[in-house]
Amino acid sequence: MLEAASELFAERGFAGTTIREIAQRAKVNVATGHYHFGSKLEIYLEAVSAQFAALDARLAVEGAQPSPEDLERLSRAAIESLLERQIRTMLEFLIGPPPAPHGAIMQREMCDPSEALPMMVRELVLPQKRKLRAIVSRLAPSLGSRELDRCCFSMVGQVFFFRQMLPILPLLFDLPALPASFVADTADHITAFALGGIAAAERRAAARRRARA
Amino acid sequence: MLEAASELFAERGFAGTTIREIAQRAKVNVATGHYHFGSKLEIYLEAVSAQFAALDARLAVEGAQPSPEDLERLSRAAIESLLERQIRTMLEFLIGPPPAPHGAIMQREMCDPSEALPMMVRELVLPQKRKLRAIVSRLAPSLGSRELDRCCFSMVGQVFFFRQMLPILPLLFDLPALPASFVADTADHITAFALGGIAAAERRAAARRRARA
DNA sequence: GCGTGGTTCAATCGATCGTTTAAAATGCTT
DNA sequence: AAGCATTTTAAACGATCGATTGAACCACGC
Repeated sequence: MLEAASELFAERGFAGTTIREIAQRAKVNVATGHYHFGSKLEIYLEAVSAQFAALDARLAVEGAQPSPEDLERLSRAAIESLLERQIRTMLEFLIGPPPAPHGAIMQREMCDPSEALPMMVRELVLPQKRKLRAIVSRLAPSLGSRELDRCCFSMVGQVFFFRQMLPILPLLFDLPALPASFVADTADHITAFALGGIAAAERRAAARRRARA
Repeated sequence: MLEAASELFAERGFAGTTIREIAQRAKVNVATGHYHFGSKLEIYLEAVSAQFAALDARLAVEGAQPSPEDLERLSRAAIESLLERQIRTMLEFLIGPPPAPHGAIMQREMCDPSEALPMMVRELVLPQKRKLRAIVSRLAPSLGSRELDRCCFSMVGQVFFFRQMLPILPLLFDLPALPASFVADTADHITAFALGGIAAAERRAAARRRARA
């Protein structure tokens, strides 16, 4: 039932989904939801919570990252490929395959924040950001904390944007449909673009540091 | 009335807004909307259309851009400052000040595309993308059409992301509130980051071109 | 076999949704 | 001022919403 709820909430949003639709898809009675959860809002919160708990486990396995000490020992090329993997993981999380409700639900929470948003940020966004920060700080050691944040934002922003633009990407790229290699191509581009951006930020920070000295 | 409708649709979305709320805010009868427009969907489409028509005029004045020939003659520094102005314009359009319904409505259209989305893309996104492309192609002449598109995406994506993350930005940056200089700071960072990214893409494209020769 | 606690069901509740109706109000021409 | 078309209004329509009810159902210990 929570699965059916997740799909529908992702597809049509909270206000656009009725508990009757959920019950129909889950093949149960409309009253079952109220019996177990209490209200529509609680169904939503439970569905999202379950959805992201399952995801958390998956990401923990796939996204295993070297410890800070190991990170110190890695070559620049290794760090860069780590960055690419991280970006690709985020892209796959948001876009798929397989197509999952996470991306859409998160996008909707940005429009209409509910009680679920802080949980999603805490459990998912911040950990991923922390990983990204560790990588970026190795590539650009001169960056201050605020600048590191902004660089991470610039990368995650690109990833999210592709998710957000999914419905009109063919329209924008003037293509009939997205190619199968879309995620790989996009991860490749974002990584290259970001590496250039990070290098530029590093140069700027180093120059500022020299000017201050 | 269309103004009240725009605000509410931006605030609560199409499914979350009732025509009674609209009528109340506009201080008219609920039937007035149906008399003039026919249905709730038509009210929405008209409101969005009017909203973006007004914006179009504003952006046409503010975003005046040199012709392609003029662009050829400009120095690199001038091109770069043009890029920063373009990025700042997009940020202000989406985030404000003043806080306008455009950004939120567009974000919602990405979740639930309606008949209004193609219009918004055609009238607003594509023209802005064209401008950006002209600037980027001056900065990175070796880039192919697809790569140019991707670089534009990487920039617009960052801009949109800051809009999308608005409700949780303080949470992410660990700040009580956003500073007054937020838009300016962000435009500055995105421009610097993007210039680095564009330079990296240019180097990659040039290297590929040499390898092919 | 029978009662008991937990669960599901069809049926229904009042509220609210988008929409319609017909009368009242308004503006404009003559 | 009268006549007519346009606009606004209060009231109501059927449909559907989230939520509730009480009976039916099921598994289990005795």
